[in-house]
Amino acid sequence: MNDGDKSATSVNCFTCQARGRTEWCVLTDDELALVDQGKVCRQYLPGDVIYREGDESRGVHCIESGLVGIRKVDAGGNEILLRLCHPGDTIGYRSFLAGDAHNNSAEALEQSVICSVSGTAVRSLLEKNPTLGLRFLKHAARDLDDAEDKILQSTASPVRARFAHLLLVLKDRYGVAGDDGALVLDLPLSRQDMAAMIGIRPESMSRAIRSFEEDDIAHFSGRRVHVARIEDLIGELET
Amino acid sequence: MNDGDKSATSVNCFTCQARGRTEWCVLTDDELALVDQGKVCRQYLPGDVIYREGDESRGVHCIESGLVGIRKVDAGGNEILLRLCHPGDTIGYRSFLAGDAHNNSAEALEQSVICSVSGTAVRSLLEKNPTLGLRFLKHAARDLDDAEDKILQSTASPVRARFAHLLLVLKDRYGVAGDDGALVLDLPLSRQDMAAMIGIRPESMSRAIRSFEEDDIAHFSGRRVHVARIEDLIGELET
DNA sequence: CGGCCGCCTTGACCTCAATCAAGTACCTGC
DNA sequence: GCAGGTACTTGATTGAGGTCAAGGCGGCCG
Repeated sequence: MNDGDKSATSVNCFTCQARGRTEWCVLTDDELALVDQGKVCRQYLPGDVIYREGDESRGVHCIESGLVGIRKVDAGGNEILLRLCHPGDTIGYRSFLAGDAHNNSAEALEQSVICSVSGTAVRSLLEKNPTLGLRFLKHAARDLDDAEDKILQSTASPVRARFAHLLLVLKDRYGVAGDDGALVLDLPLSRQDMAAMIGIRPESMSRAIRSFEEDDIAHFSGRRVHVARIEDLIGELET
Repeated sequence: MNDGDKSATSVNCFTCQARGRTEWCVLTDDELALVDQGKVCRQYLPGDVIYREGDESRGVHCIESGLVGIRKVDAGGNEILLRLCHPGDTIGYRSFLAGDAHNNSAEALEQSVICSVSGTAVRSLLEKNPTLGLRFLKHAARDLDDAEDKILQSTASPVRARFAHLLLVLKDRYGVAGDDGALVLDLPLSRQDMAAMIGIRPESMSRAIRSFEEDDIAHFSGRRVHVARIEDLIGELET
């Protein structure tokens, strides 16, 4: 069953646990069967690359489980982590639609199972079922929105504000609400990757953490974060 | 004919000069008639606002002529110019699709004629003609691409590099190629707006210009720019 | 066990762009 | 013409964050 360790694993679209959260959920059973046939699933370990900047697009990838980071590097070797993608998200659709090479890289941040759907299957589905295109369109609109927020943030806000914002975003998915407005976060990211998410150096991330500790805004031990008063975090967003 | 100066002007979709460049060109005549009926056209003067951050989305807007800037401000009153939109571009589609309020503002930068297509018309067209959705999807994918480039740039590159990049982007639309690699640009933007495009203060833009002058990379007089060797500009992109 | 290698932290220093404060050029209306 | 406003420039100063260099801590493997 798991003979070839990092090789193809067999996942069924019909029983996929992420199915309800994907764009694909608008498909009929017949159409879903088309996806099921046109896909290859693989398990990736942390650090494994799903696709790399410059690769030709050969379809789209659907995350069944795990966590994926979208990275991008500039000419000067500077790297940032554009966004995190979770089970149910479809990645690589931009280059697929534009019909050109990937302009960013996707890397597994946790052990992940990812299904790659062939370009021909996607193309014929888009023709068959217009609703699918609309779902992708909405998704793209949301991504665009996030991206534009990030542009504004990265030019206008100081590090503390960006870091506070990052923690508040991560809260929605990784936060466990304690009583009386307290909050516990189990981060899925290394310090380095958090730094890359807000476009700063690891050293600056260290200092940001210390400065939050000193001001008693949040307390960090490993990847666990305790926030006594969320309002304090929100207060940091200004400026 | 032009009695109400800034009021409705009558523009016909079938004879619209920007038609060939729009997403709408995939429509049949019948469908285009639907757009034609469901739209209101207006002339805007420089500085006029087409829609404002926070406004409810009531459809999409198609630029027939002129130049439009998409602006966004953050909590601290900081403002940036996200992108420029030209004749044929459709704006405001993000909030329309997401079904929520505008999260950025659109402002005419030159005298412009803009047609506003009602939400109901767009919705029924998207249902009727799936290709239209795909066209918008591609457009969104391209915008997303640009936005992600900008994120990387704004965190990783110094001002000179960002400014050089801006000039190179503007070249494609506003540049007149001279002989032997020389280049003349007639910018459509004030210094302030150029500063806002790369997320810096006007003072810094002034200094960036001066520094390019001193290094003999480009010469500025008013909104006209002379670049003797484009390679020099490209050389500035590194780091 | 000891050595190596990432990841993280810390300190000292420096640089680039924001900020503050004037001053100039140009346009419009009185 | 002059007054006022806006866009732009310039200089002096400051500070946030990058860079460089060093050291701590934990995991893994020989």
